[in-house]
Amino acid sequence: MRMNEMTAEPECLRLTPARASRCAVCGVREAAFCAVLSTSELQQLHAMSSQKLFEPGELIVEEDAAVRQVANVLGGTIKLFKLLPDGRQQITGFLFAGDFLGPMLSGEYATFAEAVTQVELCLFDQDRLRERMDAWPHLERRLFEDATATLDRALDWMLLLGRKTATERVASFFLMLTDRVGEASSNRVMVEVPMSRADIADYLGLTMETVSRQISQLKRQAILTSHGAHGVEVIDLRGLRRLGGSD
Amino acid sequence: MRMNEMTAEPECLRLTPARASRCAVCGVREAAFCAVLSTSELQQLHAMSSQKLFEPGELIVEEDAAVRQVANVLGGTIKLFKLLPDGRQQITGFLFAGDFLGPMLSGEYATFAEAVTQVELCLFDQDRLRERMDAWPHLERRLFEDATATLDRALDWMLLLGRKTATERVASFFLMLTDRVGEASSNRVMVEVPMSRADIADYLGLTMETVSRQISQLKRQAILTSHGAHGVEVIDLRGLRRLGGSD
DNA sequence: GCCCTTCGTTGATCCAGATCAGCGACGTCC
DNA sequence: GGACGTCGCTGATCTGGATCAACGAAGGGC
Repeated sequence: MRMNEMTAEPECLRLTPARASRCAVCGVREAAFCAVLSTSELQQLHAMSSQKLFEPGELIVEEDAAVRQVANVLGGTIKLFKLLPDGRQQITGFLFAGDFLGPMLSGEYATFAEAVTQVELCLFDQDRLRERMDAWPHLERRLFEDATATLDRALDWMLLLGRKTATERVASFFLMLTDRVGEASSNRVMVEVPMSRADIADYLGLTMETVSRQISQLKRQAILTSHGAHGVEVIDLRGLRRLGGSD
Repeated sequence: MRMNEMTAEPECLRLTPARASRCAVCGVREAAFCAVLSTSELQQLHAMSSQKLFEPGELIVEEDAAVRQVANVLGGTIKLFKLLPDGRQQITGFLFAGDFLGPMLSGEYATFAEAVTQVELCLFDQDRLRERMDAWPHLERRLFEDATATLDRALDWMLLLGRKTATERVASFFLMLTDRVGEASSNRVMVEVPMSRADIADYLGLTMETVSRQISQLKRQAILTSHGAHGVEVIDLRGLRRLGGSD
């Protein structure tokens, strides 16, 4: 380590969430691709990063806009979606803290990204990150793995969109949320549901009304209970798995 | 992945397509990832490859089997698909000559692959190809690009499965086939349709009957005509694009 | 040639989920 | 505190595509 830990930082005077971006104290350090980097690599990367905050509903990436930047999600929830000319929408995925936003190699990103909650990103210039990929094969390997995992999830979702019933879709949605939390052992899990019913519908290829009815039914079957506006507790995870059809 | 055992025929007696696998005369040489390799790299790669033929309907990859091999498709059509326990099927993609089969970095391949027509593969041991990726960054980059392109197509298909009408889906299917042929200029294109109506249905999230009715309608509207069992001529590409909704 | 199976087409009917509509629970802005 | 807007829930009705069913055409084996 060449850098002096005592280096003065004007930043330390701000209370902004951006403060958390200092890699050493970054909350997503171990979840993000940064996990594969050494301390000195991390310092180089940090030097070329910047942080930015987005408010709920704010557009982060516009379709077909040439993308110059990619990012790690430091916090918040992002929806990725595609549109048809008449406004029909399909959400292709959600990103949470630690996820990577941005296509590494296609110059274009034919998908919109919008902040669902308040979102903080750790941004990198795409070209400069690509240089780092050339220099650090383990970085490229990690991002490759990330893309493969994303593809796997997309293929699973194609099965859901093409062949599952409404009940199975909604159950699969909550299973996806519980998987993120971990705790595979317990039969009860608290999950946060930051997105609206309309967003869930656009993710599942259903309407808001159908989603609402299915959730009501899950509550009637004592599989879910709600805790406030955006909190849900799965109280019968096994039952939920049974309904989700599995795959 | 476990490649299926098959064919006892002594190879020397057939005018085997496998002969074409010698890289210098390989028909997919420029379409496959081999295009980024130098002559000497190609020779090394060829030394570790083997070719294999599959008959229509033969399973190439079984779900959750540990994958040991990856391959280039030398010829024929492959369907990739996922199944639900009760038999419902979703085709996640088709592979044609020049396409790459196999996930580079996930140990598992949670998808089935089946030969639609007779298929010839150029196989590589996964671990040995990974070594080559380490040695040749341009190879890894190429396969990364391939994965990114596959992901893009999967996301587009999610929009189709979640939000498009039956008419739009079938139109999009034929547009996908025409795109592969090229010839963007002409308003008429001949395309081969190697897969069955049932496979088209499982690709589009519809039933065979609905696909059949939609195709009949496209013929009535003078957008398509059929030439034999597996040949279709698009005679109004513009009209087809209009119906496909685009995105 | 003939039987038999598989595949695609078309018609009749059904139903899961969409659409249309109303209402209550919150939040927030004056 | 009142007016308004947004969001989610529920009921009534409608409909696109599924399901059920029949049939013709095209191989393929013998």
